[in-house]
Amino acid sequence: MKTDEEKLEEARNKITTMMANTMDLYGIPPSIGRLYATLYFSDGPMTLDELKEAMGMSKTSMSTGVRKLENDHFINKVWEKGVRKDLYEAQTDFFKSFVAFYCKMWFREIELNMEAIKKAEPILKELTNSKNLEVKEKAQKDMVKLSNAKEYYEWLKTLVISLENGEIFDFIPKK
Amino acid sequence: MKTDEEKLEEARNKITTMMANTMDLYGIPPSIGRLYATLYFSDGPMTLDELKEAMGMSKTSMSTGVRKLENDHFINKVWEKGVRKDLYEAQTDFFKSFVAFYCKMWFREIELNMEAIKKAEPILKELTNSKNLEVKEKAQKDMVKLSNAKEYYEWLKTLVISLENGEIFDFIPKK
DNA sequence: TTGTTTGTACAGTTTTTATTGTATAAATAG
DNA sequence: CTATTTATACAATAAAAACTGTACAAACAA
Repeated sequence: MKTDEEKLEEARNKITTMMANTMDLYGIPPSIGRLYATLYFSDGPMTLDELKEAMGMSKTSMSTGVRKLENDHFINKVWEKGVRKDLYEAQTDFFKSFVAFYCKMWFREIELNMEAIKKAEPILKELTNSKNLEVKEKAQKDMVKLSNAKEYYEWLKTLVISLENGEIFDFIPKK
Repeated sequence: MKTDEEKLEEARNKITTMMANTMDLYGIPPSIGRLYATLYFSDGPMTLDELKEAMGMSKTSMSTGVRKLENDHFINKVWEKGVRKDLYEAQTDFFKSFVAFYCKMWFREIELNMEAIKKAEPILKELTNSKNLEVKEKAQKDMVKLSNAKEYYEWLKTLVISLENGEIFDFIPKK
């Protein structure tokens, strides 16, 4: 017969394991996914030393882990009066994590793409007048591809904006 | 003075490098990102042997690479009359890639989550009657957290559906 | 049928990423 | 000011992932 403590642990373990798996989809290694789950179930913010204790891992790993999680907006650093150590708490509002994570990622993608296109397009444009007919044709085709890419990234930018200003929730309400 | 062929190569390289970087955000290693770019700029579908030649990598790597890219909906396997080898072409419609990629990923995430919650919730519910007051209180708090998670995943499911049926493009038009 | 071609499984290797322990700088306490 | 505490930089190690060559099974050709 299991104690109630053990049952609670069992229930939390099911969620923790799932979180470690799903965060893997976001480029977070499983161990750091479990670190997130630890914060998710914690009653309050935790210090690096408490996390180290809870996870049975080195403090260095906790330090790099929380930095990654904070960077991806899955956790926040918080401040508490009289507490000298850094404190971290899970972002339990998944809507906020979603918005912050994808806005950042997609914005970066858009930026990199537009930058590369801005460099490549003038070269291709020039080549559409090439004496070399094979190059000329390829350049023309490439221009079309880049034009399509730009259209997509314009759309993605609009999506990012609607996430940032919350208008997406007019279209797909939170219930 | 550069030849026009070299200029074309230069322009394509800028895009290729960018693609290798951005596909990294999607869990695709840079070399496989360049593999995608090779198909993206190719005039037509390519075989594993042609890719091997173009990339200067082993055929085995090409085989595993295209499998990953196909699985993530960045490329398609195509069939051509009289050609015995497998042929692959890039999905140049980024809208389609976006929809297919995120529908699959988010669907999987929703599924895993709902499954874990379905297992954990009954245990927690039982514990809300625990004699152990500390456990009882924790179980109650956890129930609230899971309830919020469910709300988010319901929303995400609606988003996936609106991507699948294209209704998202009523809200955010392609232009 | 037999002989080729084609894609991939598998084992071994290289490369990259994750993890740790130690050392140290910055911040705080006394 | 000096002591201590705290987080992290850094180098070393462990683990995971990417990549290759070989071997082989399935598909096709003759």
